[in-house]
Amino acid sequence: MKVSKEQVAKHRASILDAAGRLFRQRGFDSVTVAEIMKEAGLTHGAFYGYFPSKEALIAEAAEHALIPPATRAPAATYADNYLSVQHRDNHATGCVFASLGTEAARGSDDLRHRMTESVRRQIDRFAAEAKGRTASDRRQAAIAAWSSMVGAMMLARLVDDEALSKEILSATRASLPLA
Amino acid sequence: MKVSKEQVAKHRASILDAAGRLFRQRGFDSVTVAEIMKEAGLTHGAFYGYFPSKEALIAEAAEHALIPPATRAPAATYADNYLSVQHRDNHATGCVFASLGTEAARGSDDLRHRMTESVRRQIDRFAAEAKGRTASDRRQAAIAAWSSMVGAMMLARLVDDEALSKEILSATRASLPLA
DNA sequence: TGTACATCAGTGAACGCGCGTTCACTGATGTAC
DNA sequence: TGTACATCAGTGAACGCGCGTTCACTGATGTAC
Repeated sequence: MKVSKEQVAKHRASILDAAGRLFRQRGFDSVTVAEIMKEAGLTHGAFYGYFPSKEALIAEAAEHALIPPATRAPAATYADNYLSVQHRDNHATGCVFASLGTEAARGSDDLRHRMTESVRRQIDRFAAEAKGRTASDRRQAAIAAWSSMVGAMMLARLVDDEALSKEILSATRASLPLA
Repeated sequence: MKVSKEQVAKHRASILDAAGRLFRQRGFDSVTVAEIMKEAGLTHGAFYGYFPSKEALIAEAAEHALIPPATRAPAATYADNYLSVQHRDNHATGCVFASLGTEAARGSDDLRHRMTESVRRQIDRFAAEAKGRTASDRRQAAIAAWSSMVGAMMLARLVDDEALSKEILSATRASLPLA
């Protein structure tokens, strides 16, 4: 049954949303195409009308999930939110690097390229508000800040001890070289 | 064909070594039991004489790969080696957190528990040589240091731009709160 | 020390299942007149 | 504006494949005498 052009656009967005959520919750490999389509309210057969392969969806869904929120909060506020228990417990809508980073490093060139651009944007953004006398010092601080945030969130989620997990988040927050 | 007790011990070690290498190179999901056994010089049928399931192997292989090297280098030297291009390019024998961290966070309780203990050991080790006046300051610095190292290695491997990758490693190294 | 036999590690074919992907078909959309 | 028809998004059965796992069998090990 054919469907209107607006519906097609909505369906595409639903697929990307569902994929973004499911991938971040359970990883690229253990989420199936059928599951994503069901979550998007369609059947699996329709998938190949939207994307040429699961691999292509992975790259697009990651990009979709990477798009920075419109709210341009100060870096310090961003860091508070990032290193929060809420973010830690909310994989589905959280940072793609913290939920899929090690898998993405083995992903397609396309996926890696899109994530690289996001790393660049994040570094540039932090550099504007990082500690340091010279621009190069601030850039260095921005890179260090982003590395620790991503690493800390990954470790906080991995660890099976709530106290240690919280300690990782707060110690990292306190050490961040952000103004 | 039966095999001597020493051979059994050697085979078990070979399986764990092969699994540790392959998992770090390609991830838990995309490495098959048959592939690991072949790499260990056996056929896949023998696997279940050694481990009850692939999941159990994952936990044991990770633990095996986590065992700290006998050389107790100073933290600063450890950091130099960790944040090197050699480590970045050598997934097979490198840090388990940097290669499998995000997948491990979704792994079995057993796996997560063993990795948690490793995080604790790493923090304790760094705390002895971290910057800070009080013990609590040093512990905070140790946590921040370990988070940035893991995060930086993950990002350095993910990024598809050699210059940016090296910059992530060196900027993180320079910012480490280690004495 | 030598021999007979029970044990059991390893082999490789086979099983069952779930996955990504394909395809013939359906029926609503939207265009041509 | 109304009608006939071509288009094409979506359905669901089916395909082929590779995976984790099982199992009957093999033959070297190592023990009992």
